Amino acid sequence: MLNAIPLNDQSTRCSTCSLGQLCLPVGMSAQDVEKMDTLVQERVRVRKGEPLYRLGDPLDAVYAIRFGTLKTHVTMEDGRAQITGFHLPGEVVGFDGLTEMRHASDATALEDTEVCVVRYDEIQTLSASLPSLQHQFMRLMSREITQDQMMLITLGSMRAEERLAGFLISLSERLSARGYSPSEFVLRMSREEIGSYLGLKLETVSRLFSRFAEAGLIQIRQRHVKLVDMDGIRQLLGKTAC
Amino acid sequence: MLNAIPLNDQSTRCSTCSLGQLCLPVGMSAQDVEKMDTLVQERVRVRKGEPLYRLGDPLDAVYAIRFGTLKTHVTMEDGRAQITGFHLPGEVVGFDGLTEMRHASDATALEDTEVCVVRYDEIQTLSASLPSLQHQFMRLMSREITQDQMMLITLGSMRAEERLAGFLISLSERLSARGYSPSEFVLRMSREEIGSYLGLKLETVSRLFSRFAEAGLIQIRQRHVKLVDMDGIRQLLGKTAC
DNA sequence: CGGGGAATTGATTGAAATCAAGATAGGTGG
DNA sequence: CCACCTATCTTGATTTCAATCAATTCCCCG
Repeated sequence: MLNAIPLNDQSTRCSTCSLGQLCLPVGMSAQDVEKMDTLVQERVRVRKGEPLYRLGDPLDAVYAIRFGTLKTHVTMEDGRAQITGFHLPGEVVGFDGLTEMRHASDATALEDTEVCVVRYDEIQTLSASLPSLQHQFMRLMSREITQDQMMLITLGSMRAEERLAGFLISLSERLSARGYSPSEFVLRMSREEIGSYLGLKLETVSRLFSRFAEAGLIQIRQRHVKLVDMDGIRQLLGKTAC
Repeated sequence: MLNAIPLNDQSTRCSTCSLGQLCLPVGMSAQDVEKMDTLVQERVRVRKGEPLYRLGDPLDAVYAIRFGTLKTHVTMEDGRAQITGFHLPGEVVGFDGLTEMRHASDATALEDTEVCVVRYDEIQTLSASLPSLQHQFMRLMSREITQDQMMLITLGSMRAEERLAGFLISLSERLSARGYSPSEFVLRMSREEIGSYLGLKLETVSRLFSRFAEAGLIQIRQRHVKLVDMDGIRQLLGKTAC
């Protein structure tokens, strides 16, 4: 199921990877990044719809996305599922579950995806001779915590309209940072998945998209989105409940 | 405002602290914990209602709670606030904000509270000679991520009744682990604060408490709670929307 | 003992969920 | 290559749960 790709000398390493400034090495010195080149020994391809890992799987690595999109999600006993994140190239997944050394969520590909396998024992070994890597790793975990907390605000105190506006803006900014158009992109996830992420039902998401389009804020045809009035969308986000 | 307490040889250290099995040292070997005894050089007292740190403050330490209760919270530009966590003795706060080395939230005492100051540079230094500390630190951050994600499920897909039942059960379990009664305790936070944490309005929280009491699940008088029918409360939590 | 924040309770509103058809389009096999 | 089939999405009608608005009541603290 998982398609492993062993790396050789010709393969792209962290020091030459175009995602460097978004990924693990962000903010590290060029020398330090070069020392990291042995860190990733393997890549893995995951086909659309297939899992990268599942809740309960032994955790021996975290994964940096090279291309594609992942969703991380948790399913409750009663079948209700919650999507906890959508992840783009350069983002690192798998930080949960270090407590028990077992993954605390599922990660599933939303399109064909390739990830760099960053083995946890390699990180620990290499950190001894490369202290900045340890700091780096903690920074990434800290960022994950901050992001989750921003999502708590979204789910805990925003109205449906604000949630979706925030989702579009966040996606736009992240795509833009990766060299894609900030105003025109394809959603890799269904209305239901967006709803799960935002704590809404798929009908509500669909209705809101229609409403946004009617208001001239966006154009939308299926999963193809064009953000027409970014300022207007941002205003929605800031709008208090009076 | 912050009351610093320098530590001397007589002071309690990690290796002799009664909270050891809940706090930073959890799961570490006795020898390793002894090596940690130099890690905490200082404690700080925070009076009820006062902040331990504020969003944007330079981050140079994380804090382990010795006694008392803290809330962590974020306030948006428009004034809306979201409480992201309530923290009991043995829990460590301040893991957000390592990205920018500035706190990404506020931490405020709900009652007079004392914390151990764990300086971040000390952690980095000590980790070099004590590799298990590094792993330990990451485990704690990972736990924070997992907890935040469980909270995302709560806010994203549970109904008000389930949220409050989950809150009571979680509090009961955590107090129990600290040697307090699992069935009878005093809430250190207001209805409004509970509501903020659970994404509900204070009136809803109050009504639900009354409803739970009427159903014979709990007894409640102001902030004094007694959990009468734990199984019943647990059933509420599991209950699907049919 | 008095004042005032905190909590309870009631009446009403409102936003999103639910229930229920259809419309669209993307993928597949003939 | 086209047509069908099924997922996905849209839209409408109705319900429901929690928010909001509005009084009291309860205590906790000074």
